[in-house]
Amino acid sequence: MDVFEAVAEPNRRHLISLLAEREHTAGELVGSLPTLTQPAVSRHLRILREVGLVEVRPDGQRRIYALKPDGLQRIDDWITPYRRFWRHHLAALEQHLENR
Amino acid sequence: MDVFEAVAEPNRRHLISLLAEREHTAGELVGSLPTLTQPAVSRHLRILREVGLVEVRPDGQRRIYALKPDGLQRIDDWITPYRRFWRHHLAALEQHLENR
DNA sequence: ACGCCATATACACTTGCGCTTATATACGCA
DNA sequence: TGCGTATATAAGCGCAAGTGTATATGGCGT
Repeated sequence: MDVFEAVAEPNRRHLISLLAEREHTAGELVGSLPTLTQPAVSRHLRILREVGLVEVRPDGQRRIYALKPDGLQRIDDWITPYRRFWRHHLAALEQHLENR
Repeated sequence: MDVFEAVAEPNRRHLISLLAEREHTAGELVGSLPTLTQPAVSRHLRILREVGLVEVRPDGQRRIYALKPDGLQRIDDWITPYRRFWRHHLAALEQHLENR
């Protein structure tokens, strides 16, 4: 599984958004996804770790998860060359906002 | 299928990169993916069209495919808030843009 | 109209994902 | 040492993705 497939899953994107605010224990993340069971969340966290989107640090019997920049940057590097396709569109929008 | 899943497939990313250079007919794209059959490529193009990454224009018996900005921009919009994790100077820029 | 070319769809098959239930591992505390 | 808590792994299942073969659709030229 690569970083693109990892990010394609909505629950994993939710986990990423939570970890972007601050670190969380696995249990907190399980509580934040009430539709999923604990093993399901644990598996998602495993995948996020394997693709380098997340890192784990043990804290007693808990595991603290934190976002890692590297993985998301790989997606950003991929999308960067295509950014020119809507840059001019955005420029036009800003122009419009400034003129009104 | 949403735009994230669409982009998660390597062959579809390849198609996107080809269409970023210029428009292509379906046949040209089939020729650019020698490991896949014509129906397989046709199906990938269908998916890219359904998620708004690509648009089709008929030209006689051929179909000309072109990249559409909207879909990729949605991915870019999603990744933007996380960009501060690896480029702190960009966070300052975003702050500046928000405040003006 | 007929055959040819370009492209799309139907169908069947395999494979891997995401899920749940059940179980294992491991730490903390009395 | 024994128990409860926190987290991970195992096993099994349903389902959808991706693919190939076969076929349909539809424009083009003669």
